[in-house]
Amino acid sequence: MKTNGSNANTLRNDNRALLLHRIRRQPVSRAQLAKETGMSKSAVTMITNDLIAEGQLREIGTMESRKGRKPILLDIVPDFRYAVGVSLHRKRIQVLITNLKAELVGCVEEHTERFTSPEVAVGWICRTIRQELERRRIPLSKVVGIGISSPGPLDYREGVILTPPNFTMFHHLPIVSRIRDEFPLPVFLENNAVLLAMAEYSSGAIGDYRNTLFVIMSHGIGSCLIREGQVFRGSGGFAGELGHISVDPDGRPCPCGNRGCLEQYATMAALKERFGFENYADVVDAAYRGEGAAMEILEYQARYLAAGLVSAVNLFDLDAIVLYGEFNYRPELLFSLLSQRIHQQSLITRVHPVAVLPSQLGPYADAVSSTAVVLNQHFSQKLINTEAPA
Amino acid sequence: MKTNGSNANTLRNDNRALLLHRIRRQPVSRAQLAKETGMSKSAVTMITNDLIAEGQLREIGTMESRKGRKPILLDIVPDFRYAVGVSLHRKRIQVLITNLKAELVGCVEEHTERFTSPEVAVGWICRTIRQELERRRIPLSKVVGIGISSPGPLDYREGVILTPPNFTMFHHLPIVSRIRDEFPLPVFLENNAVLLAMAEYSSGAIGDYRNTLFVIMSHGIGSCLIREGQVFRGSGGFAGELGHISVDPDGRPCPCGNRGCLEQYATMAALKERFGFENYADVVDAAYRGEGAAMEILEYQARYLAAGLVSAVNLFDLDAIVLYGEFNYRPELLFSLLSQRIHQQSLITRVHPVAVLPSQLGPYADAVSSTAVVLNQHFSQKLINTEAPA
DNA sequence: CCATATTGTTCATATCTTGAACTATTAATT
DNA sequence: AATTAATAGTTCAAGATATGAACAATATGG
Repeated sequence: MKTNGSNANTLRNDNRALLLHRIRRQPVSRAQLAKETGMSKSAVTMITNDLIAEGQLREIGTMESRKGRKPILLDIVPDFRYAVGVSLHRKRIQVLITNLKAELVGCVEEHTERFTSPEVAVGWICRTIRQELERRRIPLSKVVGIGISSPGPLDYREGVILTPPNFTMFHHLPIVSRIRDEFPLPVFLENNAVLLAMAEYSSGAIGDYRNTLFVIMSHGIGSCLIREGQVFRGSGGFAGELGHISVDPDGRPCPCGNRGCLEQYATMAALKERFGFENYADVVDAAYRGEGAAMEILEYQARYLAAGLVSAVNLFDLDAIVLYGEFNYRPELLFSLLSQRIHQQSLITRVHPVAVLPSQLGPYADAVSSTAVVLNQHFSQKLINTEAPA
Repeated sequence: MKTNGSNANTLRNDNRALLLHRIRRQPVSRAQLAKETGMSKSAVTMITNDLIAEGQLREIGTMESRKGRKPILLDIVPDFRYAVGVSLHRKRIQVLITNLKAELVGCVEEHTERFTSPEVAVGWICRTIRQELERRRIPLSKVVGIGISSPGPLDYREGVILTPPNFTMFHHLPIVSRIRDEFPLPVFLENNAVLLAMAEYSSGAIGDYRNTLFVIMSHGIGSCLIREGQVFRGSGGFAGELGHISVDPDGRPCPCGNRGCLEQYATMAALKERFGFENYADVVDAAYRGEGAAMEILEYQARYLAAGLVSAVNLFDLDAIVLYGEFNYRPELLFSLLSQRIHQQSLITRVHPVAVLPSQLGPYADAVSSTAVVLNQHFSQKLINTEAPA
């Protein structure tokens, strides 16, 4: 809940942020901004002209119109500021720079195994950030923040990586404070599910759905709810543990303490162990050709996945589910099986549909998404840079 | 997401609403308000004095202080405005009036079966509202709105009751528009789970928890998530269908299309059918005396309930669960069984605790809560009454 | 009685948005 | 080619609001 009073300053900043936010989504004219926000034309003119003078915004030409003066489109200046991303994976660590449009400006990668301790890794990360910025002549004052993407669980408030499986080297590492010691910038730690969901929201399959569960399938099964453009975190940032929804109360025990958790059935590893195939793509191809054995595998997978997703649908009242991960090879068949089952097994589908969609994120999304929080923060920030233009 | 620009008016209204909201929670001095909201003392003085002049606020005496001038406590004027509530139940319909402090001013009740059609019922409701207001000399201009509480599912946006089981007479009744035709007031339709959760939040067990699931057990099992004081509705207002979380994929089929839904096991009716007891209180008493058969019933109940709740914990990352309904007779035993199971079976409890608590709502809560939305709306409304005092 | 601390008020000032009038630009019409 | 009408964008005085500093009002305690 909002607990702070407003005044002329916050008023101005709110309106600035509102306009920037809208322009960021898509270039738009001043008149249109006035219409959409309900602000007066004069206010829009004043604020946008300030932003242009500061170098944050620019005019990018006119649009067709049926009559009257042509509207002048306004757009973000992509290189007004930059964001740094650090992407921690079990196999590799990436350091990257993007501009304000989340376009990749530079990226350096190293194998995780090459680091003998977290200190060495953090040292390399900081050194690399500095080098890459210098190489591109980007002063620190032009960097809006550093985003760190890591497997969960983690404490995003304190900026500490907790105990992600197969990631022991980084357990309990207070990575945010370590990096903040080196850089006087906002530093954010987020788990990769949240970041990928944000990226999907900005540019992918989530679109205008209001209440979408973004599901990530890899070693485990994680998810992140995006509700009206906002991440739902839960009380400690651990919401969305879809992999530990029990789909069989008498099923095999899970390290989490429960029995029959979804992760024990529907991950790639679980499927391979149970059905003994090598290559998932071959299975899918066979299923498309109508081979019964392959079809059985997909149906098994769909049955368990649907069981978990129906719980999520019933609790979150979703209008869309986006799946990201290893199962996106010719996904239509699996997705239609899933969609059918979810439709049959949940009450809500009698009132409104629940779309089941594959992710539209590209192969580099997991790296680039590490800057998503930084950019979101920048564009919704109360106090956007009011220094003179560089 | 906020899409409207702000100006001097909205600024003022936001600040007014912020102060009223805070004062509503607990009487407080101007100085304290300034501290908590970050507003200047002058602004607080101006706004509160306006509110006092309008008759919304009053000074209710001073507080002790260690040194210096004693702070003057400000409080809502309870009878500045009133709210009307309509509480629809399967057995009875209640029409009631509360003041701004949600204190009952008057209540009239009728058996549902006495109404031969929805038209007759709506007619009686409207007539009764008018009568009760007249009797107490409350003009319509002093009524801030009408809240209608109904079993779900319903379309809260359109104000239509959909298809609640055992409630066929009211199916598809556009009750909000019917009542709005008679009264030029804001009319809200909400399901009773949401309203009870709001009531629990304002005055009960939820307190300072940030992410609490309020669970209602009666014919079915419903729930409502309260997140940072806000109701989580989902995309169509159907979030929280805890009763249709499957706790046994091969269990008995449920009318919802799924199998093994929690409702099939953990409601009072299901328990009675399975174990053949008459009086739940007797069972609980026996369990406290250590009788094995009774204990078995409680453990059965706890096992299934916990299975459903663990799913909710894993998806919502709850920090508390509040149970309301038929099982609140000597609840400590059941609750400790539940708490144990939830602790064992969910990952999140390794990071932070999840409290399991009985509701603190009194017996009249379900009636009075029907005005909760109206009052919440009134106190967070953008345009709070600026007419001259009556 | 005086020093000190805290609450609450007053008023000139600064900042912001607004709304009306105005300029700029374009397509359609005559 | 001139005119009309519509739309986009700008300017500026007016109006509303919160602020901050000075001040008034209480209260405690030595």
